[in-house]
Amino acid sequence: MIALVDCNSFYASCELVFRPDLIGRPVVVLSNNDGCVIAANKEAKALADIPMFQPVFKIKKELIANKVVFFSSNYTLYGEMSQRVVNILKTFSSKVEVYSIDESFIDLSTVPHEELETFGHQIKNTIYRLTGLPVGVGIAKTKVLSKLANKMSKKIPNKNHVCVINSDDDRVEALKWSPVTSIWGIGKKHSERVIAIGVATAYDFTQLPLAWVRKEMTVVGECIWRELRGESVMEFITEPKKKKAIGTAKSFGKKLESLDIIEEACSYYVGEVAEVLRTQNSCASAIHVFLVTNFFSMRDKQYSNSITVKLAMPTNDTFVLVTEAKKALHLIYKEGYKYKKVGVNLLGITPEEYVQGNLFKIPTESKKALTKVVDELNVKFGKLKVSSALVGTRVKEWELIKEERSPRYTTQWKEILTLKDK
DNA sequence: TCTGGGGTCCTAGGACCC
DNA sequence: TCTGGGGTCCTAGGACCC
Repeated sequence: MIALVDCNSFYASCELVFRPDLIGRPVVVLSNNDGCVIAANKEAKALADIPMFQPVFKIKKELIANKVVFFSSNYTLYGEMSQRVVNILKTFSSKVEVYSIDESFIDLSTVPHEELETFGHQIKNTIYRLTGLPVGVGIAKTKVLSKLANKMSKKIPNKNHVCVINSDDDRVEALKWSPVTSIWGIGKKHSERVIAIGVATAYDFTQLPLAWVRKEMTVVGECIWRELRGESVMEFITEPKKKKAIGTAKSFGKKLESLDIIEEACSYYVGEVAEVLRTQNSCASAIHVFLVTNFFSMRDKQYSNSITVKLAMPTNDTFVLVTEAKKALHLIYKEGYKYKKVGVNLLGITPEEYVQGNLFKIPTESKKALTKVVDELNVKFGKLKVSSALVGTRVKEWELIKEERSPRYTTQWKEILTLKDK
């Protein structure tokens, strides 16, 4: 059996752990640049119409009228709280698959069937006691079914946030309860197609001929079909796989026209992704750079372009990567547009130890020591405190807007929570 | 005025190899 | 008229996830 443990309204819940004074009030967390709503607690969800991913400006009046509390996103805090949850899960099972920042699968094959429900409650209660975060637990034979059980644990009130799909009767009942649109892995496009041929519930979906599913929805659809029928086919991944691409792309705080400022933002992002690359001991053999104007704007002229450049030799050296990214950016930049976003992607990622030289270049150790020191300084003193001068110093002109970011309570001594006597 | 960011997997088709 | 058979690698595009 497999459990899916998922934190409720994760980002909003993290904020509330440190602001108990806000409990009971509607709380939302905003995306980068405070652009969209990306998380809302149940009080905020209960207010009519706060759909996720709504641009804030469209619903600002409504939010203010309802005295909703806003937070800018604070990924440092969420990442660290997530780690705490994972550490607790590891005390319940030796096999834990971290699926996302707020969800993990855990293997429960050693727990007797009749104890699963109690075990689920223990997990839920322990996480709440040690972190203050509420979670839901779904337990079933396969990953797709445990996702479904998790959904039921939250939607069906008497489940009290723990739901076990134990017998085959349970399974059929669950399938008939679930609309096909909410099955994990079946998105908007595929839902529309199966609804068109008369499928309404997950149960209906499992009654489709496998050949049709395979043909119309590829092997991905076939896996879902099998898992819903109780056949476990998805791998349990306990070791995080090395990333095959590492990228970042963020909208600027304001629109930018001049190449040199965009260049600085681009270089800064390269610095970020290069650091991730080094932490997984890999090198990139190509770099992809793209540049776009604000495509929502009806007035501005639109332009976007991208370019992929192959490197002479795979590398994880920030200095080389920044230089190459800048050259690439120069090739796609055109004057006279108001740019909204620049992005970089590192591709062709290979393990550091396999990097080969070529006729003209051999891999060199010379800068490794420097890079190592720079990385260590940044761990100690904060993100990108030390970086290539190519990155520049005009960060303020392009950086993200985060007006309501909470303190980094758990990772910065200066921002630690303080308790006062009244 | 203001509209997120970071990923994965699959398939088809083209270019190329022997 | 008839035009091989077995591959790999890469890219673009589609669909999906949180």
